[in-house]
Amino acid sequence: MTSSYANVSSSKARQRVSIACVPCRRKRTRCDGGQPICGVCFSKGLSCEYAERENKRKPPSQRLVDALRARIKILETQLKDYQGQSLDNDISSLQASEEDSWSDSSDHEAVQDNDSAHRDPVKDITELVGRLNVGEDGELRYYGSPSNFHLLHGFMKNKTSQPVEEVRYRASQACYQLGYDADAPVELQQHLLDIFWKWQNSWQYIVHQTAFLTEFNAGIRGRYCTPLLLSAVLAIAARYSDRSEVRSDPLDSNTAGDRFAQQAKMMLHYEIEASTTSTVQAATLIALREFAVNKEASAWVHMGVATRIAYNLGLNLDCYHWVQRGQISTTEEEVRKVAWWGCYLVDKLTNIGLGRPSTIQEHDITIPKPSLLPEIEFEHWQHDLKNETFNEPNFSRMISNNHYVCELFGIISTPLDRLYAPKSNMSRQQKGALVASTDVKLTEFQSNLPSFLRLPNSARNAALPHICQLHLQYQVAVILLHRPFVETRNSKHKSGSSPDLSIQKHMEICRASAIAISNILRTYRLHYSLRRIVISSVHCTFTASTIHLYDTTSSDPAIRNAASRHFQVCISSLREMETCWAWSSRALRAIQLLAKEWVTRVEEGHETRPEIAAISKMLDRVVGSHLRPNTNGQPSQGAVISQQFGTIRTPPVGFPDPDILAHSWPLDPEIPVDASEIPSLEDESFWNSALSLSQLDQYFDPYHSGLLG
DNA sequence: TCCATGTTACGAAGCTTATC
DNA sequence: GATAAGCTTCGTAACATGGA
Repeated sequence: MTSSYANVSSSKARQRVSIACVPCRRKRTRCDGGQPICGVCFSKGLSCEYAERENKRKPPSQRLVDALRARIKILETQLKDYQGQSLDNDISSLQASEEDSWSDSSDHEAVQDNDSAHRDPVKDITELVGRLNVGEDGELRYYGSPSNFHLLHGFMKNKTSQPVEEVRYRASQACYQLGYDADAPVELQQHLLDIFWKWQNSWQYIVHQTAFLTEFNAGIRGRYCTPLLLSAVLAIAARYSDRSEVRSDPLDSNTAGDRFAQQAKMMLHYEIEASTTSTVQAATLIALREFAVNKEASAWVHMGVATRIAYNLGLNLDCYHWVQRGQISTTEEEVRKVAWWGCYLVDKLTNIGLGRPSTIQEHDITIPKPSLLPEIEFEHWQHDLKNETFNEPNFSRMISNNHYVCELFGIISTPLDRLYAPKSNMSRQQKGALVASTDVKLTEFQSNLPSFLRLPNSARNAALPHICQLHLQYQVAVILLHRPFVETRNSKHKSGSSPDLSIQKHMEICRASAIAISNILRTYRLHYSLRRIVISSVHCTFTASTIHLYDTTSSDPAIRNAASRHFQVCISSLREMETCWAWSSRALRAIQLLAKEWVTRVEEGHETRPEIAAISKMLDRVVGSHLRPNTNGQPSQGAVISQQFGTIRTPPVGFPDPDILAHSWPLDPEIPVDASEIPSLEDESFWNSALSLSQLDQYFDPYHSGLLG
């Protein structure tokens, strides 16, 4: 483990490794903790692996104890209710569970294709789950039982289907004729690929690096490095680059990657007819890129295309059986895993970012998570923004990180869908129970993270960027889970009426998570700058901003002052993210409009709400007064960037220029904010005049929004 | 069968970790 | 810093194997 390296030079060397490998643990022999293979295993030629498991050494945190207490309370209430129910209900529930077990037992048999020599027609026709079949293009495709195609066990020839090569040729011809071909010098492609692996693919693990690069370096545009996928990769990577060649307008950073994206979208249009795994990867990257340029509707549609094709290819299903039969290679199997879980991750991020129900359902997935490929998992991650070398080796751990973030979405996805469903038939009590049980799972998830995926205790040491993203997403999940239960300060629903956690507790949990997000952003910026932070950070920052903005109206001066400081962190972060992600401008605009709306309502009511007015002034300073809402209505999407925002400033890759710092925040929380920049926010007398904010309360009122029936 | 050598199993000491 | 629980690994016994 890293800790074994950390004290190599210290006076008192560590006597024992924190975690011994599996063979050493089994034999109870001394393990040197060497990665990826320990000294003992190396000398004996043994297969060395480190099991990721729950860390039982630590006592349970107060947060977990609270969550468990709330869960027990809920269960006790449910037990009482259950005891009062009639025998009929018991019988019907028993019948339901019997039906469930029947469906469970038949599922796995159906997915695992049987040897055709022993086929049973009755079994075939009664199967609930379909099967994968190989098409004439060599791609696995999934057919569910209702389609009847699942009854075919062999290759399914189809004369009308388009060969992949022909479709790709037509796509390239179309791009050429329309002037969409965007050929880039190899050196530029290499530069963009380096950025892609380091900053993009390490978080959203969509592309199998080895398979892609093997073909790319050999000049082959075949199965794993297709022209479409390459264009999509370059299109998204260009957002992280400051080189003018990648822009269609050298002075406008928001045009970075335009030509590659145009080409990729045109190719995708053709390739849908003969889609492959790489088409899913490309469509997912195009969706991300569309978010980058604030084309939210297009991004949503492209993400839908990616998931549809993924289901069509059966990427959600375990294809081990086909590997055993020699019908697909182990590389192909791994590429499918990476593509599926990459698509899954972006789909979940998209759903949460836009507040829409999940496209991918957990019960559809049988494919295992990507393998822990040593060349990726144990690659030494070093950023290129600073002439600084780490004191100890930093294994990327990006595949483990991917496993855990997918697990996080597995925990949170369904509860959020149910909680935020427009037509939910759940009672308030049931929603409370759902929140309590999910909260326990989330807390356990965080406590059980392996040491290499935890955040360091001190801000002087930074976790790797993708590990920071995992923690940002965790905190967002916590906020979204509890936010509907943050009741208003003058709500009719008093704290005693809550069946689970107290109302105050929900707010405290949201606040702690919002503060954690601000702190992660500060540490991230200190070590990496925000120039190459990934796009999903925009929504994380936006979510935290809503909580901080709410807290600026707290009657507690300590909470108010801390909230204003953390709010500035979020706003300044969003401002810096604009260079890479125009979606950030949208978040800033939303926050500004929200604050201004509250000010307008306050002014109409002839009330004084100086704290919100101050926040609004700050937004004007940081975001720019040109972002004022158009009184004639909403500006068009396209006009927002080019006309209202003007030319977006382009700080160099690296650390913020002095101009940005002038709008930024003090990294030391003890240092007060610049009074000239944000006037009066730290002034006690200023805050003492604050009144309660009905508009703010209404925004967070779950009853007002219809969340809690 | 005896002996030397290597391997495996496991009790227990004490080191590590996380919280308060 | 105190505390407690969990984990690593030392040290030893039991067992396995092969050669004399």
